[in-house]
Amino acid sequence: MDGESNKPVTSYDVAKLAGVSQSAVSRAFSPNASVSKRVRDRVFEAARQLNYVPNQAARSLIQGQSDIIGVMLSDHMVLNFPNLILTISQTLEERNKRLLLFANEPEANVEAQMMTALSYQLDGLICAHSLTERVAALAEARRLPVVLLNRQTDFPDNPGIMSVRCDQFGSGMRLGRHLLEMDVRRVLVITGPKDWPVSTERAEGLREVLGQDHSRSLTFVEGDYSYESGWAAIETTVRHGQAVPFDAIVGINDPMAMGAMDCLRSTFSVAVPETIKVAGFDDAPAAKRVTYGLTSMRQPLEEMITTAVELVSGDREPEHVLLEADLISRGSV
Amino acid sequence: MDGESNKPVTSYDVAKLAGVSQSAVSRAFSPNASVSKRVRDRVFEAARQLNYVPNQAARSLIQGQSDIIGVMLSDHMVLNFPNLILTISQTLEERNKRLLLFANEPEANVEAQMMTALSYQLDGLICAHSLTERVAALAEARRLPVVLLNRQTDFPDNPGIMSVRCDQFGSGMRLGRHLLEMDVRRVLVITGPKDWPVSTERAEGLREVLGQDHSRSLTFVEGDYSYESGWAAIETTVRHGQAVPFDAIVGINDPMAMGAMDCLRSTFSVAVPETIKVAGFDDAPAAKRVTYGLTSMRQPLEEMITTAVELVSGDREPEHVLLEADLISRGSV
DNA sequence: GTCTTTTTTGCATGCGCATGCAAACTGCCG
DNA sequence: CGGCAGTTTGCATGCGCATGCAAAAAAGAC
Repeated sequence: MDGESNKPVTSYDVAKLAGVSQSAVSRAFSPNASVSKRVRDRVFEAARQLNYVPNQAARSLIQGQSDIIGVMLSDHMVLNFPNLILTISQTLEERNKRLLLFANEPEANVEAQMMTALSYQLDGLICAHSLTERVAALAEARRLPVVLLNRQTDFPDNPGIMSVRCDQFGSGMRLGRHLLEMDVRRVLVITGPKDWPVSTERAEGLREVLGQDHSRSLTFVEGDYSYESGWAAIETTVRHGQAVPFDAIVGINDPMAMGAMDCLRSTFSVAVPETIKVAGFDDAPAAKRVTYGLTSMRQPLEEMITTAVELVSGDREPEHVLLEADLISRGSV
Repeated sequence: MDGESNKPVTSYDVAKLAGVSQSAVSRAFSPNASVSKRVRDRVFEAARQLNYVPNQAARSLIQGQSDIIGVMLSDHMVLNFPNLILTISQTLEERNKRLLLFANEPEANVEAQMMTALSYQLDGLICAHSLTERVAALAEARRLPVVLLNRQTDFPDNPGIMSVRCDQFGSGMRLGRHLLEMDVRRVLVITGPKDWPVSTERAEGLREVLGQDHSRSLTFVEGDYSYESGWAAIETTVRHGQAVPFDAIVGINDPMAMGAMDCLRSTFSVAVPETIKVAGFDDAPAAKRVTYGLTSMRQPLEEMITTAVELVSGDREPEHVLLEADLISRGSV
């Protein structure tokens, strides 16, 4: 169908076929370059015939940018926020950016991954981990815009390091107040491991509101963000055959809340929300199912991502953005 | 702390500081190059001082490869296979490859995305869409290894286009036989939209086994892969206040099966599995929860991914791999 | 010690494209 | 038809690094 040699097709090949110079080819493929329509058409036609695609490596080399945004997520986030990657991908796509994903075991080799990422001439980095000093220095030296997701930066003086966060503490307080209105007295909070600040801040917010009054009890038990660990939290905390000593359970994320809810209902035959109220965080897709109807604090994920992408693209003044969570009230409280 | 000028650090800068030639720097960073340990150490030390990171764009330009594997998924896959991306990411990481993700609205602009992907000098492409003729030609011309995931290729003569599939038809048959053993008589299958071959093939497998015998009835109703659509399938198919005219429900994926199960239990007060058996496909994480205990046909995802990565990396002879699904038998049947 | 073999090093070059600059061209007014 | 502003084009160059080649150095062989 077309001349399939074994050498890759370059702009020179296209130029020759179109009867123009290589520069013309380059300009035809550059959005804002000065080319006449006639030349552009001939170039495109020749390119089509030759199956020519511009070499992004050469482009990156010259321009020092790649149209690639690096995204570093923990596996926990990938698993528990199914929409996250999709939203990021779509938002970047709209801005004509590519998505280079790093989603491996976190914290351990974050620095190595960052170095790798940097070598690709990224236009920006969206990162759900905290930055080491070295990485921060690297990013600054290269003027690489970095947006932290739900992570506070340790480098407040570096304008290239921005952040988009949802106010987790406030979110915890908000949910706490909501529970107060329901006059709950004995609350169990199923937290996550301490290494994820989001979890800790939510718990602190709850404590701030629910832990002041000595007429109320507030208990914490640690889970691992999984449904199973929510279930297990109830099983290990409550003695079989006895009354459940709580009137409200909060999962620091929704899967744990659901696990707890299912365990209460099926193992302890407790009525939710009549006897015990249950709430969670993150408004997981399953939270709205009628079997759960889980009241949950929702982070404005889309807005967070949009903001992060705008920040990382330089379409918005560098800043630290703090957004508020929404209380999604369903039947479970 | 170190010399932060505003020009990017190149191998020449490192060479000067280390008192060697630029080639030496290049070789120090190339795994199999010939450098003495002494030089290598001095280069690394200088690189560390200068925060030097090799420019992958230049490297790609010269070598014609990038250590990047493109991955094209539909949003449906991203949402319904939470482990998929994680597994791909980890498997590629182990092989020191990067992951460039394309996860947008499918079929429409797949070709445009492919063209974009190609411009990045990808070392390979793992793709869950079908290929257009043009893209296949492009891939062949560039000797780009392509592995299709659960897609049959239309280009059997092109050795660069490989595939890893799970036998969906066989999977449907297997589940059908399992249901036969339970002597089910009236089966409802909740399918997905016809544009995803996986769904159709599963349904055909079920029909092959369950549709032969006129003493049995087999009904199909279309969902959209969501839990809600599984629920809705039951609500629209079964008249309220009447007996449910089925003794087995199959969701062509697990969320729909779960939606159906929940609807049966809570809306129609049907006992599952005592009165009606329910089964699904894909062994979603939630399938193992005690509240579901959903029997499901599991695709060997990890093996599929490993195979795909091996194929795309050229560590394995090009071929079309067909794997079998496993029956994960839980209480729901 | 000399001579050969092996390893290490530097030099020079080019990967494919974007871009500054000057030349060529276009259109427009007088 | 000359002249000038605006536009389009080609030429030449360099982005940062890998790599072939030859020179230099190191390691053996005797």
